[in-house]
Amino acid sequence: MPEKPYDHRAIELKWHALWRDADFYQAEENSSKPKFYVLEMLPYPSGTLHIGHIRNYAIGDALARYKWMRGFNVLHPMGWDAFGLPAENAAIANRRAPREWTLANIAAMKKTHRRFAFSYDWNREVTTCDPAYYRWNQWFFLRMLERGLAYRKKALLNWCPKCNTVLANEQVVEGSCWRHEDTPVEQRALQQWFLKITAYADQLLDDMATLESGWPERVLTMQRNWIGRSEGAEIDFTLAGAPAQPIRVFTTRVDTIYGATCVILAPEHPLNDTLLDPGGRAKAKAMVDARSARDLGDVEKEGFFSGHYAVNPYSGEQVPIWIGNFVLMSYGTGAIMAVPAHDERDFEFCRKYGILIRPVIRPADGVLAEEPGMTEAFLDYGVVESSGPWSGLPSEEARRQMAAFALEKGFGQSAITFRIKDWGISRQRYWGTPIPVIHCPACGVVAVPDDQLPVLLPDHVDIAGAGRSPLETVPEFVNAACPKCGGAARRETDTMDTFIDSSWYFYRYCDPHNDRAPFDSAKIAYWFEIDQYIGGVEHAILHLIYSRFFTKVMRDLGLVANNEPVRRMFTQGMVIAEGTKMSKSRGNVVGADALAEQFGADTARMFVLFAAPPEKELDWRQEGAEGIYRFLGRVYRFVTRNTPPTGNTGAADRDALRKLHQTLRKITEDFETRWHFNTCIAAIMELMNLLTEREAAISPTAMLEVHETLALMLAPLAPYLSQEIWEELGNQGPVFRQPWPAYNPELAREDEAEIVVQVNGKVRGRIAAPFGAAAQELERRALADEKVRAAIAGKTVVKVVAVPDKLLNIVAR
RNA sequence: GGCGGGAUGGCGAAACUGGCAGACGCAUUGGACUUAAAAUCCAAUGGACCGCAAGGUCCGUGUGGGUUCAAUUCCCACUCCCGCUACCA
Repeated sequence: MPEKPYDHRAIELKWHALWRDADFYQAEENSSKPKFYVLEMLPYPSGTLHIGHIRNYAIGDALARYKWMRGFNVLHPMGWDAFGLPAENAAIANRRAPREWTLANIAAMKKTHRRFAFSYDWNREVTTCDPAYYRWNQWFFLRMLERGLAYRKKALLNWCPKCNTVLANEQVVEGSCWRHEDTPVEQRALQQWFLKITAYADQLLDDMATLESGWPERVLTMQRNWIGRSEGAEIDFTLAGAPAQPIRVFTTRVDTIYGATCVILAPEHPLNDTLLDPGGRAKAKAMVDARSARDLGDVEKEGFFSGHYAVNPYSGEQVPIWIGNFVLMSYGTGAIMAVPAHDERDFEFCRKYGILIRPVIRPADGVLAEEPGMTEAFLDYGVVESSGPWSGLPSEEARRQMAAFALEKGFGQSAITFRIKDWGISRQRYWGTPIPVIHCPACGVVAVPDDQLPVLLPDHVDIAGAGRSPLETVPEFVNAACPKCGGAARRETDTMDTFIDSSWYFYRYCDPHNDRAPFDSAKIAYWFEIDQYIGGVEHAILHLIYSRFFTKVMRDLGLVANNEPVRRMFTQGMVIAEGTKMSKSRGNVVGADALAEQFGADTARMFVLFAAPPEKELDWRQEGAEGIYRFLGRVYRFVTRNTPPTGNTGAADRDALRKLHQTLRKITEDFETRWHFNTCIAAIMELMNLLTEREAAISPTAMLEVHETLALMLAPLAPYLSQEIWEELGNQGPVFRQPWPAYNPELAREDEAEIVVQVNGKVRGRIAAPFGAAAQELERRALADEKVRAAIAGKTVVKVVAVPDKLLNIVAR
């Protein structure tokens, strides 16, 4: 039989048509198999898939197909993160309704998806802008509202004066609007809704211990830093001359409080209104404005004296109250005690303004610093000095005792502060989930009753409106009857942050068509936790923390039994194109459709797996993909030609089967552990190189095993090609539903070990020896080698190091 | 500034537990096939040096030191690159 040319287009078209309506990838309900839930992050429907998506999905798909072949009941779903600002921008630019635009994009991307034949259970597809989905966002919101986990307060928002709208934090880049890089965002105070993620801060932090084995260390570190737990004490200084007026500060170093030489308030501290004269208030406001314009980088520390003094509750000392631009209102209490001798920032500030610096901590084995003369703050723990009754105590002990003293005397207590803040979820935008509350002049804020959900997002809304929520312009949406008193009331016109959508979508996949509840808890109990989640590291904090928070709330609502959503997390590396970062503005985005067109889906997905290990950055190069294309062609032609063997087949069969089973062993082990598909593919290439070399001598029986095993082990990596050759070999049915071939350790074993012989650490020869040969035997054989003898000629053998079955090092002087 | 990751041929990379550095692929060069090209196949390919050749010697994993019979791998110091974060009291 002559070989056939590899026509990837014909092969992919053929199977694409045959597979179109097949449900190969449906997860089974009530299965007796062990389950495996593998998930890739759902994409935003921008309209096109690019190579970054392909990488994400190729990794997940390889794993899903492998797990299927290993006999697991696999849940591998896909959906669309379909709400969000780009749809509104596109609507303004193209005069096309966001819903229409979004649904058209989804249709286009789904076509690309099908083309790549990723093994999703499309019956479970979730689209977050579908009312059948977002009604449950509203339902969860109401449950949180009932429990006090959702609340409303006035807060500062990022405002772009050019867009005339509010921006989410993530849309502020280096202090400016992401669409107007020259336009600093302003802060505006607006009423907004918050979710009380801080109520779970401790759990989110502590439960990370259970994730340590399955999550990348750096993601956990980023989350720890983001949560930012800090143990210290809150202490009330009082305003001198007004003992009833406390100024509460947070500090992690109460032990240094005798060294506090001033108190510094944030410029937006509420006390400033009463404390400062009009000139001071103007200065404070200028500081706030300057900060919001340029929130990043090292800003020069500025401050001024308020004209008032505060009383240190431990020493009774009066210290000046300053206003300082580096004190953050959003952290701690918005006020600090400055201990310049023992804090870098305070040191810098006090030196600049000539404020007293008083050391009170000495190194455990040293002496107290002398002032004047200090050039930097002493930050370490040590022994407390010049601190009244606490003098002589170690810092740790003083911290404990002094906090207890504050509690006893009623001017403070130990306190824990978190960096993480409550999650502001209000967006003054159209394309999102309506927040299901009604504002009634008589009853106040009233929840929309469950049986009136979903609160539908109206179509045909003018979204170009200036500076307020577009929904405000829709009277039939805004005007509503109060559910409590029936009187005329106004519906909430803000919509929810889209991170709400993605915080629980993976639960919906388990029961996507449920119209009575977000899901059936029994189904969650079967499928959860997610066995493997795969996505970009850029979601390490926001999405992954929000998801963990939602899971904990759902657990407390009794909806799920699991404590965490994701057992194992994998963060893939970025994709860059021809050495530079891909971006629309550079015009170098590698589109998935173009890839499929030019090389075929198999080549594209296999190349992204081959070019780098999945956790590392990947550089897309055209020529590299051509190499994979050539390789797949070699495989195809090798399988489709069948040349009758000539000569003695015994040795060739042994060689071929040995390499085959060694390759299989390597791939199996990699799938189970580290997923270095790049070396797996390299191993298959090596196998092919050996096979084509020995081809003419391999017997038909061995060749059949080789061919079939090749088809099976390529099935997770190149599904079209493996299916095609599986059929060429006379087999029926989907190749990826075949059991994964077990490697035979007997066949994989080498006949004898090759021992590298070194003299003084340099390779001088190699010898063959039976496995497990004794060191003396190896030495005897090595010394029979001429080159080895030459290398030690005239020297004395001092020592011989033997590594069994691997290496022998003769040390000679 | 803090935290994390990284640096290996012309390029992407491999070497998993301290044991043959550069597997595999790309690119390049030469050859075969072809009227020709494409495709395909074969061969060479870290550097310097010795040799007519077969072959051989030395150097080489960002830099400098250390531990070891043996270091890309472990330890110390440093340089550069990339991410995230940013006055968190």
